[in-house]
Amino acid sequence: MGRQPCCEKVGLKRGPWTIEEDHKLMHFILNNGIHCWRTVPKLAGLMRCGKSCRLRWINYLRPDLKRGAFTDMEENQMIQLHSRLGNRWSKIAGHFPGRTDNEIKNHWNTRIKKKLKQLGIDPVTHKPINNEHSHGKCEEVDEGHNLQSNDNTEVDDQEQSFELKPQSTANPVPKEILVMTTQNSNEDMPELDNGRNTTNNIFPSQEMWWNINYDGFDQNNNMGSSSVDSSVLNPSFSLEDSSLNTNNNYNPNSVGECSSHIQQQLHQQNQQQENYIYSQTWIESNVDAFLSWDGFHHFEEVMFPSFQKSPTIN
DNA sequence: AAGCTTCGCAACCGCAGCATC
DNA sequence: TGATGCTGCGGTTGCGAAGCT
Repeated sequence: MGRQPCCEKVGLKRGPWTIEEDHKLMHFILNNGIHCWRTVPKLAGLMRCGKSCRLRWINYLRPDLKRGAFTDMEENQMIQLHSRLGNRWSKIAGHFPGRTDNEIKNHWNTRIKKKLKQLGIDPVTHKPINNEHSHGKCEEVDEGHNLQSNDNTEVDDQEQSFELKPQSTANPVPKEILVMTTQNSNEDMPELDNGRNTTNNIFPSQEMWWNINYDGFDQNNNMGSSSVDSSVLNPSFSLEDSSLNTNNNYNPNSVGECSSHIQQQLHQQNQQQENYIYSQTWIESNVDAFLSWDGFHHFEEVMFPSFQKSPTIN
């Protein structure tokens, strides 16, 4: 007798999530928290398995997700971490607040691998590729050395001697970048202070936004690398109607704003065009800095249905 | 413009680890 | 102490977008 499947697969929906499903899941989690993923879809009214809900939340809906391209600094740090940790993506992701293991894994496989190969570095062993044996055989090298350096389970906290040495020495990677610590990660959002004001400005109504307070975040909004998993995966939400914040100040303890109440605010359509223009401008200039819950994709569709798909603004 | 190929990413799958009974 | 259930992880797949011919 084998293991039972994680869920009753018959009749369950698969494939890409719809906006409605996202809203249902988000609304449910924000109101109820996460106790048991298996029960989440039933209680939330979703025809998905719990595993799928979990994945969707972690990789896409979590309010503290950081979106946007990886910076050079992040890439270098990723290479450094990979040389120490191997393909343990969740551990690597723990050093990048707001990034998911899936995102990092994808980025590694699609970008960094190629980048390293172009530099003549084996992305698995992090050592220079021996040209005699590797000409045009990078893939074979990959598979042949699969996880060769990754099976050391004791390397987590060890600083192995690793230095990125591109064959082309024109632009060697400064060592200070390679040994960058996770504390620097928040430097990727240097505009936070500025963003506070503009963040508030683009929101048609203060009361539509809820602040989400997580345990595990300190006042500077830093997530310790060791606390990422527990705080994110077992969030303790403190739902707080932000209208109670009588001023418009950004709450530094809130990790993100979500749009669970968006639909209740649709009557404010008289502000749509103005806000749309403002938000478009703001998003374009601040998207990397914003606590980028990707609901902005849907944000436009829900908030400004009559202006979807990049209206021409003269 | 149409067809083909490549790329990037979201989502799925199966397994391992851990907790509970 | 083994069976069972749930969660998390890493590998893989599928599909849409972008690029190329």
